[in-house]
Amino acid sequence: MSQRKGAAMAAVTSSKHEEEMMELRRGPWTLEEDNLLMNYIACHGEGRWNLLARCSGLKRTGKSCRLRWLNYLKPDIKRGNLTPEEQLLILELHSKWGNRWSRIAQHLPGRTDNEIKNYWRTRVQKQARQLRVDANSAVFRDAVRCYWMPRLLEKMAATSAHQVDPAALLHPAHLAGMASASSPVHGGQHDANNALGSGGSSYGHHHQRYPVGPSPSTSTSGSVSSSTSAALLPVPCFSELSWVDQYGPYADLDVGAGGAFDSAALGDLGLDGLDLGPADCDVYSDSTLLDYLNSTCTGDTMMAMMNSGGNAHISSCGAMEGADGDYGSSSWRTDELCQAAARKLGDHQWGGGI
DNA sequence: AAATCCGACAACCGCATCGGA
DNA sequence: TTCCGATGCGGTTGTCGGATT
Repeated sequence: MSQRKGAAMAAVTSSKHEEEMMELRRGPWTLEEDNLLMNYIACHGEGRWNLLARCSGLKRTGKSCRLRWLNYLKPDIKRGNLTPEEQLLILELHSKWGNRWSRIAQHLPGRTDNEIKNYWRTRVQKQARQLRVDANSAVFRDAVRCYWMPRLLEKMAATSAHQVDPAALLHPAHLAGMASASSPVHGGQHDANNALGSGGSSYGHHHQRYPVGPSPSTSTSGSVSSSTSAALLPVPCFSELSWVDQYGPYADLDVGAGGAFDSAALGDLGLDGLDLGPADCDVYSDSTLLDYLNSTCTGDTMMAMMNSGGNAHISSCGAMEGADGDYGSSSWRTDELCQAAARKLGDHQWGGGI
């Protein structure tokens, strides 16, 4: 083929291609397009998307058709807010697999990789940004475990019709069970609200907005009753976290699931000057945890709190939120708190000596 | 009331992988 | 073995509606 002829043919091909491109529709799908796509799939089944795009009368690419079907039209797509269980599972699986959205989605029946990805980017990464840490960093991952997951578990326990042992919920075996469940993780009736959505976020522009309310397991007074405290969850086994390897001595500070800080153990750590006994909830509520974090709390103390099970801490967070009547609203409500905590933890990590 | 900002989701794009010819 | 089309995946952008100023 001569160069000239080749060029001419290329030009023809190009203009033809452009013509096709000109005809292709982009942007939001219309009802008519959806109907066309659904009808075609009802007759011919899924797959062969390019053929579908050509034969269905849709002026869309095969890719676009596939995406529309998988992310929106497919009958088993689950709608509504992600349940606390699902959020918990996403957090857990993401910590294991990273941004393997489709793999994560396989373990959340009815949820798409796109939805999970958006959730991560809009909710989770937002928190990371506010904490000024990388969402994939160990610091953030651990913060998620220490603050966020307990909140979700608390919510699960609060919304469940049955008695739930929050600690058991976070047990690896339970998570594995959730991940491998073939049936939907949760029914729509429990989509009450989103533990860290922005004030009971909506799902899509056309979906129901759910109300949020104060957590039943928190107290506005700041003190936490023993029964409430029992309903609170221990921070997920912190000794499993990477930091514990780094800060070996703290790993030994296991004061049990009761969550009260063990002053003797703290004394062993040279932290005996700190009043971290069970009454700490009151201490925190008097001055607020934020003040505490910003003033006297050290990174070491933070570590000790977490290793202890951190119930007092979590309770305090709850108390603060309850006092504001803002529990369940966006961004851990205590953005500042989390930032302060992250700073302390960061100080500990950097100062504590890698 | 209008303008602007921001959050959330839908959709697109580019690249990687797979499987058949 | 190579090529090529189909499909899958993850990052990014566009759009819309509610919130805020």
